[in-house]
Amino acid sequence: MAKQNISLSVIKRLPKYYRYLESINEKGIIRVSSKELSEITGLTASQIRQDLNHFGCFGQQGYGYNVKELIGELSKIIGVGKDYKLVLIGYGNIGHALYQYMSFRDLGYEFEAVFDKEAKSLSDGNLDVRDVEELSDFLKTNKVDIGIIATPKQAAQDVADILCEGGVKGIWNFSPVDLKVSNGVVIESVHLDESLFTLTYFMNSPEDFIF
Amino acid sequence: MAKQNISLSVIKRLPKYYRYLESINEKGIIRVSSKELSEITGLTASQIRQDLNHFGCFGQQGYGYNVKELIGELSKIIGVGKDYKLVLIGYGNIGHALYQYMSFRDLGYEFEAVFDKEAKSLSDGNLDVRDVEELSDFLKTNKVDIGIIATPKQAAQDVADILCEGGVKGIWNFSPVDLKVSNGVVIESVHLDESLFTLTYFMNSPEDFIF
DNA sequence: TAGATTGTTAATCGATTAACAATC
DNA sequence: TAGATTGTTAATCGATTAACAATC
Repeated sequence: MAKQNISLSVIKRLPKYYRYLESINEKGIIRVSSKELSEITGLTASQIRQDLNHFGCFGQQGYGYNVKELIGELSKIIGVGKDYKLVLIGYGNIGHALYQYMSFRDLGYEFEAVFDKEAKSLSDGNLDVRDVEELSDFLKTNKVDIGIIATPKQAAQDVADILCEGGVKGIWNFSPVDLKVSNGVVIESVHLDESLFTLTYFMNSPEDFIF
Repeated sequence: MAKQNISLSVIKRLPKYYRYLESINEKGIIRVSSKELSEITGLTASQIRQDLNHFGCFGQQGYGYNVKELIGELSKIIGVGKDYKLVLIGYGNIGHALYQYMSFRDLGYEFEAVFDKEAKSLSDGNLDVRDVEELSDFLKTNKVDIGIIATPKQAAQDVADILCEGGVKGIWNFSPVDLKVSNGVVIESVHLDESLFTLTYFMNSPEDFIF
């Protein structure tokens, strides 16, 4: 029951389960079996049961899973619904989009401050963009959980170092580099370039479909 | 030598190889061994050689790989450097960021048109945003390779259907749904919500590191 | 030639799927 | 109770790693 050695493959599927369960719940459906989940997610029923059983026995023989209950368990496992304090570094196109993207705020993610190298020119009436030089000091006096890196790649590792030094627990990285971090800081990267290249690979290799 | 049954795991690593090789090349380095690549990528030398050998024999015993040559081969395999015609649907925060993001244009990706439900209010002097109602007709008279979906989730599947019908070869999806597509259209999704949830999972499970 | 490093086969490891007893 | 569906073990499948002969 105590979770240990849970593979990355399993963990990456948890948010997907969560998402599908939320949409099932919105439809007012009360219970769901692994077989039904299998049909809508495209994963096997066996895998779904295996995955969930890494974390506990959430179902009931002959019945399936209570949707609301399972959402609750997954929320706890993933850590959705907690309050997270964010800082955003890099207020260019992507940084801007992430800052505006309200879905995350509704979930409890809150921006404490925004930093950029060109702070002056980016600030306006609605937002005070700070100079990235101030980041280190800011982290000394403010508890921050997650740093979002949306800088050019040249700056990314330096920013990551400051964030780690400043005690963040996680880094959400949008720059196209693999960051090195210290003392248990968690990295999650969104590599848009790699995603696009994967798409073009398949577009150029029609005979190679695995699906 | 003929590529077949190449697993998704292998394919997902190709853009990473490409990225690292580009940065090696920028440093003026001429040759690289799988052992050296192993050290900078964190993958095993054995895996790197395995992966590359799915596509051909690009190395030389006792020497390693010629950096420029290998970049050339990977470009061909991935399909980087070709011209791709894009349409963007959804000109909100994320759509806006993607449209502005110049890196892709430099690589040969070119926006043919941008669509949104609120086309009128989004157009300005620099960009003519079209009403999404016109998408279907546009695709009839313009060859488009890739459709980028950056709409709210409620609209995503409908847009995907129109894109498939209109003959695009690939869809780059940023909405938080898994799209169903027909006749060999390739889907690549960037699920920001899942990425963020994966991050928070690990932040809440410090004892569970696999790395 | 000697040293280095590939390409490739074999061994290991891990993840997925199948099967079924337990039980609601 | 009978039917359904879980939790869990065992079997299969696939991916990664190790090893080494081939060869530059």
